[in-house]
Amino acid sequence: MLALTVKANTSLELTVTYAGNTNATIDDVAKRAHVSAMTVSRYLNDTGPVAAKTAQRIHAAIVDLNYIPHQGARALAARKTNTIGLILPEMNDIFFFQLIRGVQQAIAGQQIDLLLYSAATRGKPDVLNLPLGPHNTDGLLVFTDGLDETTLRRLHAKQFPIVMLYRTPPADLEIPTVLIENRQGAYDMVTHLVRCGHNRIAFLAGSADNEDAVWREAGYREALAAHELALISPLCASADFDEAAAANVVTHWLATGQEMDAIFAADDVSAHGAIRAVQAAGLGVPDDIAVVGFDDALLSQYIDPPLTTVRAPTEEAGRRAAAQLLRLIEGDSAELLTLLPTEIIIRQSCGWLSSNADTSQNHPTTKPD
Amino acid sequence: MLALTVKANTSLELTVTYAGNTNATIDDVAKRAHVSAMTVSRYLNDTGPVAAKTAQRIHAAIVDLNYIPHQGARALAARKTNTIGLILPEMNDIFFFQLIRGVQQAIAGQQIDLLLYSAATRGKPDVLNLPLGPHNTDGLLVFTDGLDETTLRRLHAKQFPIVMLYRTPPADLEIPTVLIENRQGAYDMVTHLVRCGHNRIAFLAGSADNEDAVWREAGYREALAAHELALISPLCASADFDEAAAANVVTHWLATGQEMDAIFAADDVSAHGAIRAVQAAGLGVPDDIAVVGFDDALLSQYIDPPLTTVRAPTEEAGRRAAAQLLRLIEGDSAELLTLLPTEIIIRQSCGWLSSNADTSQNHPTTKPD
DNA sequence: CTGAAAGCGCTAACAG
DNA sequence: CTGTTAGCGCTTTCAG
Repeated sequence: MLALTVKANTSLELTVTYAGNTNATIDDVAKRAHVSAMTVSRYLNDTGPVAAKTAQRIHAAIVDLNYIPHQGARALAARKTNTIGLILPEMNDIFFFQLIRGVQQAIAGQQIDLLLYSAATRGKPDVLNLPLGPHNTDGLLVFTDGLDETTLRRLHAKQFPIVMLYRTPPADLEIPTVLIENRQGAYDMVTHLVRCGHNRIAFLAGSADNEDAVWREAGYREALAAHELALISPLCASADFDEAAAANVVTHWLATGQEMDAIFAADDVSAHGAIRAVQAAGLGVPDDIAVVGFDDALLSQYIDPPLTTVRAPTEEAGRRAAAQLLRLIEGDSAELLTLLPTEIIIRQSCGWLSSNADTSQNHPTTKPD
Repeated sequence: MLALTVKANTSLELTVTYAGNTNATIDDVAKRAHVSAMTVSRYLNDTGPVAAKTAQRIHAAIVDLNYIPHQGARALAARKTNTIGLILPEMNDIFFFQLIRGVQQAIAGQQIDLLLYSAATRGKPDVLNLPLGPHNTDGLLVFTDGLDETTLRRLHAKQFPIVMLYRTPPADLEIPTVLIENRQGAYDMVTHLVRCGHNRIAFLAGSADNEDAVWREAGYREALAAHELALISPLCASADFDEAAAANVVTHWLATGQEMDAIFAADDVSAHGAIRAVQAAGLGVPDDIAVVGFDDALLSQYIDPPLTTVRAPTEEAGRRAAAQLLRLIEGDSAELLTLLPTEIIIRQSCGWLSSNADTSQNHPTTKPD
C-alpha cells in the first residue's frame, strides 16, 4: 500500500510512505490521526479517556502504519519492562516445560513477556553480572539454585521483586517461595508401603545439600516412627539422585545379606537404579522387593515394572509462583509460602493393588517443619 | 555499606547513599568516577579508548554503586535490544529443550538474551499483535509454524532479521532456514530395511500439510524405486503422526489380509501405535513384521522392542539457526539453507543386527529436491 | 476529553 | 584519550 501525504507548506513537501515498511513511531501515528502522541498513548494503555471518534482515527492510523510500540522506550519512560524473568539452573527435563507452561499461563493476556535464562553469566565481571535483573525485567522467578545467595541478597536489598521456586529463601529475607509437599509425599508413600505389608523399608536418600532430599528423608523417618517401625541404619544410604550410585548401594545391600522388603528411593532416577540392581541380583520387583520413587519422571510409567511414585503439580507451581510475582510487582503483598500438595501415583512396582494402576489420591496441605 | 557525600555548595547538601540500595545510573557512576557519562559508556562497551587509571576509577564506582546498565535505555539509544526471540508453536517435548540449548550455546558470552514465546497473542487487536518482534528483539528464530505467513511477510518487509527452523520459507522471501535431512533419512531407513531382507515395506505417512511428512514420504518412495521395489498403494496410508490412528491403520491392514514384512512409520509416535497393533494381532515385532520410526523420541529406546529410528541433530539445529540469525543482525550475509544430516539409529525393532543395537551411521548431506 | 513540556538512561556524532 | 550536544520513543506530570 502506497500512501502520499502532501503537507501544505510554503515549499511543497512530498512524503512517500510505504505503509508498514517503515518503523512508525507514536508520533507518526499521532500525526496521521491528527492528535497528540499523548492521546495515542492513552488509547494504547487505557490510561485516560479518549473520545470514540478519536479512538477510531487512532485505530486506523495504527493499522495503516503497522505500528508496534517500542518496548525499550516504554520501559524507559514508564520505569517498567513488562517482562518477568525465569532463571533455571539447567534445562534438561520436561519437568521444566511444565514449570514454564505454568508461568506462561499466569502471564497470558497481560502484556507481559517471559525472559528465560539458565545458568551462565556474561559481560564485564564488575558490572553486577546478571543476565536477568532490574535492567530488563520487573521481577524474577528463581528456581532452586539458579541464583546464588549473595546475588539474591543484593537484589532483595534493591527491593527487587523475587519469588523462589522449590527453594526456601534465607531465613532473614522475606522472599515468597513456592514449595511442594516433599515431606508429606514421602510420609504418604511410606504409609502406602506399610499398608502393602512391607516392614523393612530401605531408603535411598538424595544429596544432603539438596532441599528436596532433606524433606523427603524427614518424611520417611517420620512415617517410620508413626508406624512404629525402627529405622534400620544400614538401610538408609545416600544415592545422590544418581542411577548408578543407587544401583551400587542396592547391590551392596543384597551382597551383604541385608534384608528388606521395600526400597523407597528419594527420586525416580535412583529408583530406576534400584530396580536394575534388584533384577540383576535375580530377584523380582515387586514380588521379592518393592521399589518406589519420587518425582513421577516421564519414563517412570514405561519402565518394567511401572514405577509407583510421588507426583508434584509442577505446572501449578509455575502458575502460582508467577501469580505471586505479579502481585509483588503490582506492589501488592504476596504469600510468603505456597505449599503445593503431592500425590502418590500407584503403579506396579510397590506390589499389591497392581490392578489399580495409576490411581492417585490427594493429600491435604500442611506446613513443612 | 554506608557512604556520605558532602557537596561543597552554598548550602551544605548532604547526600546519604546506601550503596547498592539505589538504582544507580550511568551519571551516578560518572560523577563518582569524576568522568563524563560518555567515558563510562566507552568503558562499558569497549567502544573507545579509556585510560587505565580512569578505567580503575570507573570500575570502583560501578562496584560501589552496584550499577547495572539499563537495557531499555540502551536499546532506545543504540537501536538495538541485544535480545533475540524464539517462537515455538508449543512446548511439550524435550525436543524443544535440545533446540533451546543449541540457541543458548550460540549466543553464550555475547551479551545477548533469549526471549521465548510459544503460541498465544495479546494486547489490543489492532496493534500488530506480536509478542516478539522489532520492538523487543533484534531478530527472530521461528520454529515451524510459530508465525503465520502474513506476519512473516510483514516482518520481512520491514527488513527484520528472521531465521526459520524446520520450515521452508515462502519461495519469494529469501529467509534463511535450517532444515534436517528428512528425505535422505527416510531413504536411508528404507535402504536399511531392504538390507535386512524386507521387501514389502508399508508406510505410515504424516499429515499432508506437514513439511517433514512430505519429505519423509518422498524419501520412502525414492528408496523403493532405487531398490526396484514396487510401491504397494494400499500399504501407504496416512496416520497423521497419531498413535491411535496408526494402530487403526495397521489393524485394518492385518484384518484385510495385507501382506508386509516391515512398516516404516513417518514418526516415532505412529511407530509406537504400529507396534501395539502388530502385537495386538498376535504377531511379533520384528520377527513377523519389522517396525521403524523417525525422530528418535525420548521414549523410543525404552519401548519393547527398542525402536529403530532416524535421529536429527536438534541441538545443532538450534545452534546453527542462532548463528545465522546473529550474522543477519550484524548485517552480514547468512546461508539461505542449512541442511543438517540425519542418522539412522539401529535398535531391535527392525530385525537383523539386533546385537548391534544403538549403532549409528552418518550420512552425507545433500540438498532436498 | 486533550495537549505541551520535560525527562526516563543511554549512546551516536562530533568535537577537542 | 575525553567531553558536549542531541536525541532514541515513550510516558509522566501539569495544564487546559
